[in-house]
Amino acid sequence: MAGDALRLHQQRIPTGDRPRRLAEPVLGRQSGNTYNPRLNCRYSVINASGCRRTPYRVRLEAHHHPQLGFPWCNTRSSMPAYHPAQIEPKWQAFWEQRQTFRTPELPHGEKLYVLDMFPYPSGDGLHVGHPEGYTATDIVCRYARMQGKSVLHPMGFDAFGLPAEEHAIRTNTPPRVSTERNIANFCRQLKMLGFSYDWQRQLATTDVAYFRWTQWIFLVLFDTWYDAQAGRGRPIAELPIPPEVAQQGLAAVRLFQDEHRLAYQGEALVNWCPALGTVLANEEVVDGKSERGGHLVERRPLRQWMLRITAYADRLEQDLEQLNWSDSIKKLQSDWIGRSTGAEVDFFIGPTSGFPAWQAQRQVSGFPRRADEDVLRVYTTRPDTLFGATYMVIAPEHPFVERLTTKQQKEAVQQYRAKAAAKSDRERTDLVKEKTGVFTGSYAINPVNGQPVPIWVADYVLISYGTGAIMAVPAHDTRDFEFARQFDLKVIAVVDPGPPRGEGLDREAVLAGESCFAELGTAVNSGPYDGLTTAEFKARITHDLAETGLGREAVNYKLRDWLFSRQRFWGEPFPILHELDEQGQPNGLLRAVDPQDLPVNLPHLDDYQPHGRPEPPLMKAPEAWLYPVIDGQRYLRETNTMPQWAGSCWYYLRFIDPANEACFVDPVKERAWMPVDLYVGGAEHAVLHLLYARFWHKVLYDRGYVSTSEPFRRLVNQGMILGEMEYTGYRTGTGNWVGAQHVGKNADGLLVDKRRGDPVTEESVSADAVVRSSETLVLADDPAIRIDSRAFKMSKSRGNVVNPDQIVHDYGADALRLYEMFMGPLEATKPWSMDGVRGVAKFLDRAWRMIVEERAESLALSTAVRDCEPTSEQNRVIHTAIKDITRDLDHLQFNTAIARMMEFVNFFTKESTRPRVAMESFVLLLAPFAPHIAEELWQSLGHSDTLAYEPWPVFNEELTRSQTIEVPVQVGKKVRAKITVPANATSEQLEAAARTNEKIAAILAGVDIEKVIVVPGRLVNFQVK
RNA sequence: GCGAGAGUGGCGGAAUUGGCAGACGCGCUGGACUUAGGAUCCAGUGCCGCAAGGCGUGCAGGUUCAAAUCCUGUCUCUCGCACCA
Repeated sequence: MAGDALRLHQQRIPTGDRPRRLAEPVLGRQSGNTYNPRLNCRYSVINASGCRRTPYRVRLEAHHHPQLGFPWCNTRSSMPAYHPAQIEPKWQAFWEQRQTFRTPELPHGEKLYVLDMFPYPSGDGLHVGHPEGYTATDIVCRYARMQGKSVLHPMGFDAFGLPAEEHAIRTNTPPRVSTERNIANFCRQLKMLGFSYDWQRQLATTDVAYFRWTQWIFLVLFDTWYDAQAGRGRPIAELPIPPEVAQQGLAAVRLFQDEHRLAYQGEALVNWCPALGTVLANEEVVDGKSERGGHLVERRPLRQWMLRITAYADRLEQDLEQLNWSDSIKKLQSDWIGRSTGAEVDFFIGPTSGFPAWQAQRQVSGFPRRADEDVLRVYTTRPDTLFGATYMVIAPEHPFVERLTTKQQKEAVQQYRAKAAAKSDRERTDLVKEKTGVFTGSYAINPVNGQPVPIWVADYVLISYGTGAIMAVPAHDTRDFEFARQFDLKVIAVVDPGPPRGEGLDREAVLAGESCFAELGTAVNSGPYDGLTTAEFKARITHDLAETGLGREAVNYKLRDWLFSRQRFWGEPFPILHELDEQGQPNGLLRAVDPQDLPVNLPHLDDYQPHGRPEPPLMKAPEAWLYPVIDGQRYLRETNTMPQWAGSCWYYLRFIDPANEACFVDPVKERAWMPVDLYVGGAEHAVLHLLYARFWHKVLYDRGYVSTSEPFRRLVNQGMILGEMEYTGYRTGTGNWVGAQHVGKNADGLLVDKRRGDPVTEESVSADAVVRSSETLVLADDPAIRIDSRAFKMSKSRGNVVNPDQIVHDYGADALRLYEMFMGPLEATKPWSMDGVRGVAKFLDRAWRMIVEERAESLALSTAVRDCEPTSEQNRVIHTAIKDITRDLDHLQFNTAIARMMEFVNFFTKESTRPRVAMESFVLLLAPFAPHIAEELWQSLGHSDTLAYEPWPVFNEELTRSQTIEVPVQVGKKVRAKITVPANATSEQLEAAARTNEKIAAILAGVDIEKVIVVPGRLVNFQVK
């Protein structure tokens, strides 16, 4: 079969037919010339003589050089070692036909579920970053299959999303059309890379049969409330209804239930993006601009669907512990959840004369669940600094602002509020250094000492965190300190830092209120609490506050409830109906679509153009869709759609049972395959997707639909692949080049020549122009100029994007896979290098020629490959290769595994006899990495079936050891000699051998030996006086 | 500012976790193959030095017979977060 393929490319040309040039190309060393004629199948090779030394002749056939732009040909070439373009499609077809990677419904024996983060099928096709993680998981899966495990390795597409929507708006065609086209392209590219997915399980979040179950899970969320006491989600029917609510009738009960569901509607200050015509989640807004497109975002109150993820905050944080994720990702999640403990404290804001009565009243009634009208409630993590609270600040959006503002201050406060509202988040955070605010004119009373404290409005306090109000302790909080400095407010120190421990801490200044100290210390100026340490004080005062009804222990999270609705037309519709009153207006009561009536399909729209109002585009849907009639009753459909995250929250479950029409996943299969054993993807999903998916999973777990509390047991983040290294120098306006050593940034952040102050610009330098001097890279024609080399993110605008199609065309999929794994550690950020690709392509050539007879007319085994016993040295190479590669695979260290294979090939190409068993072991070791060439070689070694399920080679520890080893001998710190000893030499033997070594003996003669350290198998060290 | 990670040849990166620093690959130098080289093969390649030898894992100390690895301090870079009370 392969022979046929090869023969196509072989034609005899008459002996003596001299090669000719068709053109006179001036081919110097073209840097950046990536063209590889060996894989261009438009020329052919013949076997001219059969003599190894005689070069092969190429039949001349002009082909257009894609970069040099003129016809050019090789006049002589070695025979192309192998043709990836022939082999790879052949084996891809083989696997597909035979369904080699079809996964059983249920695992036999040990199971392994390996998941890739499924891609968004963009119109640009696959990026080289995708195959990085996908190759890694593919290697793990192929390796696991050879170890006899049942492997679930699926692929799908996260296909709802804005680009398809934008395309629809541009072209006024349904987004499904472009989405399906993009999916087809992605599939083609993924298959071209030879990944061993079970394609039978392919899914897209946009499939009606898929989002039907996304909607179904939404209904589960809708049907669940969080029982804080039990610490789990329960059916809404089990929600206790307070009697006073029950008395008010059914509608009141339903509203009460709606308030407690995990999916609820709430008036939220949302991020409305006029340019995109939609509301965005906090996570999708970066610096006050939309993450996608960078459009300005404004804050508006709107009624939106929310998911009560905050109810699960504690569990989401605590369960991180049991996961095999990198510490940095865990920490990212943990910070995002942002749990903090402290206390809530009420400051009395009624008339001063009423304070004692209020205090006494509180003593009796205790701390109310909801803050009264006459108090300002604050949250603090440092209740121990309560005595130092010299003023209070409320957020500009705080509901009490108006009440607390006195007549005199009214105008100033109103102006300030208006200004704060107009400010984008970006502006608010940009000027972090400069605090702004305005006095309300009112005072509150500090509950611990009865002192009046002024209440200010300032935008450094956020309405969305804690209670939207703070007690300010300028002596012990840097932000409060800055604010107090700005407005000349009182500073009272209540924490003594103690004797100076490090530099930069002036205890006297702290105690005098001239410096801020935000760490732990000992209490002062705190009445009865003086002398307590911060920790003791915290515990004591929290207890005392609770006793006197003035405060209570409290926990707060940075995490907010998840804004779950979008005003888009390319997303999952909500399976929710609004009840209508007599006038045909929604009456505020909701009805869930009956699960049997799912899916709620997307309606056909005639017109995709946005109207710029924060009203969902699905309001333009046909009447029949918008106003369904059920049981004789007319309803309004919910016209918001779910965010793109929805579909990716549970796709790993659907892969287990993708065709099930009766339920979202069969419980038996779910128990058999879950959890995901290895999940690989980019770090950009460290918080959002991974947090959302865990949240949904926990709800499903609470409701008994899944068997594990966490979905992803092990998570690995692949590093980013940067573009090819670029060289830059600096040039002045007059065109002169300046050495990097003279360039710096001036006060305005501009690049200037530091000597003269002239502005300079960074310019790219062609790699040709760069040469190496002994110390630095320099510009070839001017050794005085240093060049910086740097790699950048791939981007269209920079023009450094590498296209996987091109690499596969030039070097083959195996080379691409191998290169991406060889670049460096999976998790590291690393730059692309075309030369590196050529390097691994060369390795594949060599591996091929190690086994296959390259000179033969048809494919045949190399004559060096024989059925014979390996020599002991060969055995050592074979068995250490197996040992090392196996270990590296277990640790996902693919780069070193490939290095070991290269060593194997380097060794065996020099051997004139290559035992067949060695070659077979090698091919099996290579198979997970470069499966196409491995299958082809396996076939040429005489096997008819795929190697995908061949047992993984085993090594014999005995055979990995060589008989003699070389051991360094040190005198002092220096290695002075190396001795060759039997591998099992004892300490005594080693020392003796070292002493008798000529060189060592000479050095040791006449010196006092203080101590001799011998590490058997490692070294001998003589310590001398 | 806070947090995390990383600094090793000309470059990407190795180093069994304290035991010969620089595996493997790229690049470069020289050679072979009766012209040519972007094929292939061979040799060399951390730096200085003709050599003997010396110096070398950002920098400065420390522990140890022995440090890229452990400790202290410090500098630089990358990535997150960024008024979260």
